[in-house]
Amino acid sequence: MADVNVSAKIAAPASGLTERPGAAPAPAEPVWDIIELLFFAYRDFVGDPDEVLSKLAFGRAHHRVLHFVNRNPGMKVADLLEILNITKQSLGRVLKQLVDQGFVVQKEGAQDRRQRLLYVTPKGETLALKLAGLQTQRINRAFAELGPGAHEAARRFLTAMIDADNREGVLRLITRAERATKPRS
Amino acid sequence: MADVNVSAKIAAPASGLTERPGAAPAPAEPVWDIIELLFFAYRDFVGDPDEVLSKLAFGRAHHRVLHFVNRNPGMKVADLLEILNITKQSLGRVLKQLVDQGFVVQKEGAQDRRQRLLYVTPKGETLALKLAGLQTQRINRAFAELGPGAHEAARRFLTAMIDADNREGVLRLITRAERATKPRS
DNA sequence: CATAATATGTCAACATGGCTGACGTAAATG
DNA sequence: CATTTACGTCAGCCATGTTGACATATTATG
Repeated sequence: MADVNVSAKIAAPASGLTERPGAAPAPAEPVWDIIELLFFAYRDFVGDPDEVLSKLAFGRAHHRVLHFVNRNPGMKVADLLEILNITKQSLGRVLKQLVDQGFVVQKEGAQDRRQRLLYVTPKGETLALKLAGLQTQRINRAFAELGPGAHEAARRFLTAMIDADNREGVLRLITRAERATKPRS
Repeated sequence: MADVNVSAKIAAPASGLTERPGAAPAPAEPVWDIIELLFFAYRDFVGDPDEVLSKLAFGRAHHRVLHFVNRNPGMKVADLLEILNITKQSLGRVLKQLVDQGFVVQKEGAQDRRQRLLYVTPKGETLALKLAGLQTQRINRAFAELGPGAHEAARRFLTAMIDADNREGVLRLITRAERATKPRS
């Protein structure tokens, strides 16, 4: 189970079950361990923030919005919609709550005054960092257990799991946000 | 950003922001890349099955139930509730649909006839394997990109991300399922 | 300049999948 | 026999996603 050589099979579609020659071309054996570990790891990963958020009557939707606005100050509503891949109506609800409660502000675009550029307030940044801090604790605990190279290995694995189409865009987003958020330190 | 030595900071709670001595004890710098990569990787990872499921008027809830029943034939309803960590009312809805449409069957327990042990039908197994096959394609594509050792590295990382309390239970679950599902090949 | 396109907001209605609370029934257990 | 357990069900609420239609301000264009 551990060292199956699968690299030759990955082009095959998965549908059949047995290995009758002439039928469906041998699906790769499901990688059950990774499938299930991803489920449980992600569950716990988002579970930490959930507890904090529930005390504020916020949910994961608020977390996602707050996170990306914090990471990309001055982003357009349209950009956020594209990242989150939800409708503006869905975004509107949670965004309105975040604005009403003073976690996020919208400023008219300088060049294009139709735009409502999004920024976190100090209050919003504090919350965003608190939530990121919880997740960071978990991640760093894992890295500490695993020894050096774990961060790089995790980054490479997760990156390779992203749709090849989006991958560049996601990496650009992360890099751009790195630039936009870091200078405040 | 790449090689910050964080292992000395992980015990510190994250709340403050600056490094005033005497105040909150220096939160670890958020590991933004992993936080965001996990978000996007998981999104794509569950996105593949979602497309197939939507054609059957099923959602992720059905997927999770079908997955774990397929992996743990004969499991009790109570076990499934514990794994999914939802209420029996929530489970009831999706389970009923899966049963009504012939993907899952319930059999009276042999020793304890109160139990309704869960099994996938051949139809259910086919669907479960189709969905797992999609996710396996993505995983194996990633592993192929990353070279040897990627599977082991991913497993170790994901395992370390799970709550220490549950970790043993999860690993036992995966191992037990491995035993229960494999012998049919 | 008039018109079209764009960025955003909003109203209404609906679906999914969580939740709580209450209650029922059959079977096991003390 | 009384209680507990395993499970099912009814009723209703909430969060967060959806579609469709429409309004408003601003920019872009023929």
